[in-house]
Amino acid sequence: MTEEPALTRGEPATLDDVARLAGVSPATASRVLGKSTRAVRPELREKVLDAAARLSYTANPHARALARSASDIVGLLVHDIADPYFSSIAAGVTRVAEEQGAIVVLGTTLRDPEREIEYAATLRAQRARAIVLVGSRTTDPGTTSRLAAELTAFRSAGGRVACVGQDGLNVPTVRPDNQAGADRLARALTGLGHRRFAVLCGPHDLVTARERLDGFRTGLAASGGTVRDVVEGAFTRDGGYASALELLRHGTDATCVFAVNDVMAVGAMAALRERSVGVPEELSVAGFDDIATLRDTIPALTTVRLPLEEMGEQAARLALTPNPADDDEPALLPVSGEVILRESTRRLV
Amino acid sequence: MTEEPALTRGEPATLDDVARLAGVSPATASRVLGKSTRAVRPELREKVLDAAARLSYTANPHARALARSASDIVGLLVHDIADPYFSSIAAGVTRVAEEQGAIVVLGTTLRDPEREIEYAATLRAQRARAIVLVGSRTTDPGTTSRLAAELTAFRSAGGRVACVGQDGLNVPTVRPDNQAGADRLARALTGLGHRRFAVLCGPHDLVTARERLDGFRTGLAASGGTVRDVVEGAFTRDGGYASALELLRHGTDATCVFAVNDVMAVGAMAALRERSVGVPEELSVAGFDDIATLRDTIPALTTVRLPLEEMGEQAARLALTPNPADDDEPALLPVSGEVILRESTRRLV
DNA sequence: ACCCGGATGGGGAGCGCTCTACGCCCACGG
DNA sequence: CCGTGGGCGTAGAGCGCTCCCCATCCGGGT
Repeated sequence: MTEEPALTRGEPATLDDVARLAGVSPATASRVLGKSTRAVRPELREKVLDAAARLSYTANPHARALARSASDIVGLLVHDIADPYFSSIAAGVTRVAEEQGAIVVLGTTLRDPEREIEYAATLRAQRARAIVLVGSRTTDPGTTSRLAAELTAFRSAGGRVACVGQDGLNVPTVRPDNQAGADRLARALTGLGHRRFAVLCGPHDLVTARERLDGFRTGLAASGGTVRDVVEGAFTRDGGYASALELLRHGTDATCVFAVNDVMAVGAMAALRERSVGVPEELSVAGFDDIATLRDTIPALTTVRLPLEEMGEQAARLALTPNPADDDEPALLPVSGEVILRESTRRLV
Repeated sequence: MTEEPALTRGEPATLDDVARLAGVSPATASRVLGKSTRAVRPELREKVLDAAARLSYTANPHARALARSASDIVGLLVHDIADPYFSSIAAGVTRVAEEQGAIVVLGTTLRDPEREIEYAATLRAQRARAIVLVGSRTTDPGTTSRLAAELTAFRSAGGRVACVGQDGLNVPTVRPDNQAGADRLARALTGLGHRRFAVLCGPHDLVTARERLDGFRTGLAASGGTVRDVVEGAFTRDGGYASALELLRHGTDATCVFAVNDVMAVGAMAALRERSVGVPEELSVAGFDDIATLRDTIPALTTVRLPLEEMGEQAARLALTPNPADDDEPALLPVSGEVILRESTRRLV
């Protein structure tokens, strides 16, 4: 009895095994089991399906990828998976990817554009189906254009790309409206009576950081506020912490500090607490993003809410759903942020 | 001039292209570019390297995986990537994986053992190099044994597995000592003067949750404390929130509540705050894990610190570093938790 | 001078799957 | 009754890479 070799061989069954068991040619088996368009007579189809089940056949994805020169891999590139901002978006991306039968390859760039480019190249070599790029672009034209070139190569090989953050890469993008959000936040804060502000603005070469600062300034200009201090720093919790300390060291007459993202704001609040600066009594604090962990921060942080997980889902859909129009004019899904006033910003009398 | 077809063909260069350009056989090129042990004369080696560089050759990983029936993929299976516990561990795993030249495939199980098994099967089909399983096992013998069977199949096909959580899967494991940690926490809390406790214990079928409850009970027994209430609930922030509300609803004479993990504790504190129950004045709260976001929780949460990121790194190393001994007796890296008393637990007079 | 073995290069057979040809069979029209 | 075309099965050529096996070349031992 060598009819079912795969059952005893120990090794996983191959398509040939299935075909043999079903008494058809490998080609027919492939048509039934693979995503072919050609019809197979129901009777044979049954036989093949049955054989596959009996051998608990699973196609070898590498063989498939090689033969079709296309895989089910979708690359997810984030700066730092431990950052709640990215992990929420990642959750959205993985959900959709899994729904669509894609395999998520996670790449961590550690905020290094070079690594981002390398990953893109790796993903191209993998014949990945799509790449989802999460996180702010930088203003460095050199790396940006090299990344763009790499992505172009990837796309011309049939891959798809989506980005959550800024456009400028000429790919479909889920784009939070940082300017408008920060603008509205500024107006809301002046509405509370604040006039003098400090901004913890992150690194100067991060587009997101810049946009938020710009928008904030615009909003203030329109509503009678001014930025008294701007302190640069890392785009992280510790960056916010350090920036706040520096602000304190130099002294400021601001009544409210705006950190361009929530993790920074949270870090800043920690610094203020350490220095016994009451929030919001002595100094109000506002952030941006509304990361999930904010629910448990005290005082509750005023921020601009972005639907992070949903943004991840949308990006995944952009990347996974073919849309011919993208070749001419890449899709742009604007996401607007909602200002949420909470306890970290007080009303000035 | 057809000497460098790949440069103009648009398609990525193949090994044959490189070999042709270098004027050697594909076999030789493979030996230089792949991880072969066979020596190649320096002169030829140079030529090949040069040709590869000129064509910016990158090997097709699928072809490689097919030919060697082994890939560089390492699967990372977590319950929920947006949960800080998992995202910290994931950060550790990805760091090491990237160091070792592996590609991380992220799988989200949504706490469903079935999905975990499915993923393992997929990874086996992928000829993954390793699987890192993160998160508590359940006590369900059915799914556990099916998962174990799948993993055995995976390993006998040459794959490696590591787990962070409990053993019982018979694979190398990074094992936080939940019992001892909870035991010590219990003693520390009785040391503060507490005698009556409530425990938000998570789902009854989660091994981690059980171990912590057990350890806590043991510690109390040895130090004169008692558990007055136990409330089951989801192992999440919202589960903690709901559990705390239920505790309040039923009423309790406990002076301290222990939530078996930090996210639950944080949720519980939110519930208490909403119900105006002062922490720690009216009720003390303790958690377990010391997730990163705890730094910014107020009051600072008493907990048992686990070096999460490091645990991820260790697990990745267990999975990626060949260790023949594992076949007989899988490695077991115990991780002990350090009790950290913070402001959420007060000293009783 | 001859044989032997180590060091290296090349040939070519797969790895498991897809897909293009091509062939067979049958219904149908003229 | 033969020609014709559509439906459906099979043969077989790759996809790009690895690796077994054989051929070649040398230097040294006897």
